[in-house]
Amino acid sequence: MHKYKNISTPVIKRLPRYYRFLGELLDKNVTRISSRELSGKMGLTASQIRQDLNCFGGFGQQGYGYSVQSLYNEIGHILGLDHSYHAILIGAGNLGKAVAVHMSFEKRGFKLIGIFDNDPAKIGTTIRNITVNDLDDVESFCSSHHTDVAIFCVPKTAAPAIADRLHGLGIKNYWNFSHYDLSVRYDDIIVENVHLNDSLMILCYKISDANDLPVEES
Amino acid sequence: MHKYKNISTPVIKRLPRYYRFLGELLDKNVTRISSRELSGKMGLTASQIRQDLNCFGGFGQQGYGYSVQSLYNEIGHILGLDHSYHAILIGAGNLGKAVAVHMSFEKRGFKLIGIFDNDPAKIGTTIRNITVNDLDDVESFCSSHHTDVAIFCVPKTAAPAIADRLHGLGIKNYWNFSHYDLSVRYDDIIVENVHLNDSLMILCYKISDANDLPVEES
DNA sequence: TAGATTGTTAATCGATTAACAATC
DNA sequence: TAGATTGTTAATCGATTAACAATC
Repeated sequence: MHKYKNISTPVIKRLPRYYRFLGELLDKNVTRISSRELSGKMGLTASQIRQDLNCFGGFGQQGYGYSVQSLYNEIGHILGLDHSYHAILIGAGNLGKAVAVHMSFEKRGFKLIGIFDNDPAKIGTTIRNITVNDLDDVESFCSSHHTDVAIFCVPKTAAPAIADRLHGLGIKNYWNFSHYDLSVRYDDIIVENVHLNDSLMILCYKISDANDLPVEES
Repeated sequence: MHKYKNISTPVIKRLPRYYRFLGELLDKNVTRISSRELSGKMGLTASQIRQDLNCFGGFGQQGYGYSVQSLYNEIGHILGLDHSYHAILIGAGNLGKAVAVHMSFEKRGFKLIGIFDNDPAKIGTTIRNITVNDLDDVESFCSSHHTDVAIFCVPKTAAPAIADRLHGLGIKNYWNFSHYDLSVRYDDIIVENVHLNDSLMILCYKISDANDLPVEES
């Protein structure tokens, strides 16, 4: 059991942003901050910030505010960033490669230990000092390397079959970049989705809505 | 003014997913579906689906259900996918390149018309049949090409200065992949964020929380 | 002590779920 | 007509905001 009070989903979703802002304050050598100051910077109400931060224990000090450093540490701890989950990347296409190269896994609680693809042109190449392996070797790899997470960067059509294989290997945690809804197929897994198509459609909606420009009719 | 009733933020966020599922049904030549069937597939309650879909007018037919095709068309229309907003990509690093290559912009209401970077090694190369231009030419480019959106794929440190330039050019819509919070800097812009770091931290939290494994203490 | 700011309760607001009358 | 399923209202649930007492 966590030592924290119930942290609701909206609060969890805000935690990385708090973490980011607190990190920036630390970079500027700010040692303390009040909920009101932080609310100005982050665009939340001071009340909400106090509610949020109070979920995980009285870290503030009345009449003083919050210690930036201890709040930063605490949120990092709640997020589990001090873990080191072993991750494999499935799919070394443009997106998979970008993710592998771009992310600071170590700072976020992960370690990338393997990359797999079924394209002969990619197998054998090196990304981030990791050799791209044949996807057909994923079974033997996982039998000898403890694997917590799969970073799932495969085309939608290939997704179900590959997902079945990974699921069969006992991999229960997914960072899902595919357009396929893994959580619909399995109900015993943890999935964090990055659906870029969905995000782009939301942007399209926001622009269209702000412009008040229905395309047909009016 | 839209012809739709007030569509709340949670509903909007669900629209791309509805669109995706309806598209799949169309692929399977399913012509009609009831809220109950759809609820099974999508993992929402039938009640919520009826509430959601009713926001944009009575598209269902009592005793029958919903026409998959007209619902699909309607949601695409609400999302504004029948627009063609002109987008430029700022930053042709791994992530920017992956986004440029990977996305079907045309299907999502956008057209990619230019790519910019300040790295001499990248300028002059070609991505998706578009030549990467010097970022210093973005001002002249935008003066001769109407530009609606910037896809913002620059490192955090470079973000504020480049954002100021784009904002100065009158670009008010951003698909933001940088770790920088654009909406904090400007209050007259529309931003859709893809914060991969935040997403990875959320995954870390979900895994840690499910495993109930605080790292220190207990 | 006086001032500031949190922690926490109460009030408000909004979203989801349940229920059922309308109707195809 | 009878059966099915929506549209819509009411009830519930949860999250945000406001207020203020506790306390540093």
